[in-house]
Amino acid sequence: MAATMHDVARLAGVSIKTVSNVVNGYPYIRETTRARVLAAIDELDYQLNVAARNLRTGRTGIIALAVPELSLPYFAELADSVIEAADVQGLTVLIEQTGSRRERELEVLSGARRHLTDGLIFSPLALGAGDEDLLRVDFPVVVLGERMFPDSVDHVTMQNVEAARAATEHLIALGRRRIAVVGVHPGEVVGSAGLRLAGYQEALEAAGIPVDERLLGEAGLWHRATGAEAMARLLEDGAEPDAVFALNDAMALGALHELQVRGLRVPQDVAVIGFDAIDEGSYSNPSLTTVDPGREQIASTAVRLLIEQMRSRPAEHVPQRVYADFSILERGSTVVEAPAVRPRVHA
Amino acid sequence: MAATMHDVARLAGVSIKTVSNVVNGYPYIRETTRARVLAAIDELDYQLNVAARNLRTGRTGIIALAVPELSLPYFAELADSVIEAADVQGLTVLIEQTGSRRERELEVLSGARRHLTDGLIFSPLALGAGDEDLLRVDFPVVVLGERMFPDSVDHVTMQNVEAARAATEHLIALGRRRIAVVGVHPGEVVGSAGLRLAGYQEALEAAGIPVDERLLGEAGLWHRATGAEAMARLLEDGAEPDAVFALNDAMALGALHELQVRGLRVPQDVAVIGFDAIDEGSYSNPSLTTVDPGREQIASTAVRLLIEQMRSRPAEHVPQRVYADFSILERGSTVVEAPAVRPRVHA
DNA sequence: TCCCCCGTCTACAACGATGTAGCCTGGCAC
DNA sequence: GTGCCAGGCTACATCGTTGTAGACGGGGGA
Repeated sequence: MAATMHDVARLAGVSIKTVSNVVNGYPYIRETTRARVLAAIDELDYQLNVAARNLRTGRTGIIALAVPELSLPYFAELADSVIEAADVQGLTVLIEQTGSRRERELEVLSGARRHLTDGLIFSPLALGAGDEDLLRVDFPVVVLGERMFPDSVDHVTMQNVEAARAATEHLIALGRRRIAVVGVHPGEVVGSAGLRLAGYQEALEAAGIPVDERLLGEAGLWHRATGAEAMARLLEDGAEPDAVFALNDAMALGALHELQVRGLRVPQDVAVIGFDAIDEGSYSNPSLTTVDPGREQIASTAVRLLIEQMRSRPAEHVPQRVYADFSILERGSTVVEAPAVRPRVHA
Repeated sequence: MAATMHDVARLAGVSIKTVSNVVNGYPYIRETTRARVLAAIDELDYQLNVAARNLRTGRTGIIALAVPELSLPYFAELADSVIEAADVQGLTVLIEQTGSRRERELEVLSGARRHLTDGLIFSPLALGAGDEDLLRVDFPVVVLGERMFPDSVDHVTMQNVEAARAATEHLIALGRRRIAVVGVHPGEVVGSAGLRLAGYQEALEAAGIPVDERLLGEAGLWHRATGAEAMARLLEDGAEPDAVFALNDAMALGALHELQVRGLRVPQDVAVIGFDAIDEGSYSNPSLTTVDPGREQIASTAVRLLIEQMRSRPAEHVPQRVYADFSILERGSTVVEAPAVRPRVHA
């Protein structure tokens, strides 16, 4: 069927290895030889067989990205960024969805696809405290997010505590005092939920506002739907918030929706701030104030660290922890936007 | 480093081929032998080297999914569905982002990754009329969407014309007469834009409403931002619409945002309907009426057809065209929702 | 003049699995 | 007792590439 190096070699009148050398850019080849080989490749429409190269070299040119779900916009946008960053480096990305299921996350770390990829960028959700050892694997891994902290592994993360504190301070500066949180994971300490809640508490404390347990809205999965549900519960339980800090944008948008369905005005009655800076938040009504956690920076840093690991002997790589820069994007869900000019309206 | 079949064979005291036979479920193996081999596999923590198997068998267990962009929610959700459907069949999905760039779409069809995958599910945007021949490739392909129609290729698609007609009829039934379209590609006939516009025109015609060119809002890329821009242009050019049919949900949400920023009430002043039924539309304010084009059905059908192609000789596979079922999801952007009970509000 | 080195190229053996062919053993029919 | 067959297993070649070692010819330094 498809042409192999053998066919090219015969047509060009050289050895197979010379074809290989041409393909791989080996320098010591006479120009005339190189031209003949390239002509033969062109004529036969030859394509390198990646599987064979993989077998021989042990490298695949593929890195895996394991995320909970692509239908969560943050992870879709993260995947987009990772694919772009990897493409620049000539790498292909294989996306694994773990569905936040522990068993699938374990599979990713130990699984059969290891031979198919040169490394893994891993954004765990289900694995947690006590699972640190599982990350000590013998292939390149970069961890995203906040779940685990073995120092032996590269780690790219957000400044969760600081950013959450800044988000809360933004609400406090607006005069809000009854600030609800949506997406709390009770008892969690090291995960994103725990850290962001800690930032929230720091800000309240600094402002001398007591923490009211009734304002803490639980939500296991961080979807739009769970954000709406948590918001509904807060309202029905009489928490009477004047602001909401949703621990991610998807929940913030769900909460925003729920507030408006119930006739509450945002931001006048309740201000809402999210976390992630997904594109969607720019187009909600009102648009969503949020924390930009530096997604692109996280993606490109993760790819860079992974490549460094891939290129160095395991022993000589010094694991790093990188914190991306963050910023608060102030939009209409906390600050009343300039009154719009009412345009021509049809009669 | 990692154990190979050779190591397992030595430990179990059998030949390499017997190990291979055990791994592949070959039936004629004594129970005691099988047990010994399995024990050895377990002890050595042996993992099959996929690259080697690929080289030998020519199969990889990977299928490629080529989409324009994961940051477009429809494609993120489609990818999610395809990954799930493929996983059920024991296949891994490699996602390629083409960024709607013609050159990247060509690469996907002819590119080097062919050796890495057993087939391709391809959602083209940039390729168009005249490119039909490019799809006659010698490996399994299933095409999604509306761009090209060679009968020689499997094709899973939406009922674009009918669904768009139904969407427009929904608006007409609500008494709207000046229905703007957002996302028009002037001159296009076979693409999603062309077909959906055709459905729109059919509906107007059937209702005896003349088509007003000024109501056709152009947008090349179908993002939230382009939807908002097209909406702004329509309003500024004095088109005075009383309804908007956005050709996808992302643009619909952009348009919705733009309308509200300008102080227009949705649906009272302008009704909005989208197309795609992305999750996000359930949580906008108001929630978005849209066309559900049967995304899950499309994904699972595409995977099924691809597997059929992979299993049969090229000659004996009869290409099919499958149209997914659609439905209209009526929500708050066209129909005023039941007035919400105003809950306890903080003083 | 001789030797070495450099540029250019080739032969051969691997990478780790699987397909093919065939060996051996025991049981059964004749 | 012989022949045959099926079950259970093995040896070997092979997939298409790349790493290693080394061949070869010509130019420059000793």
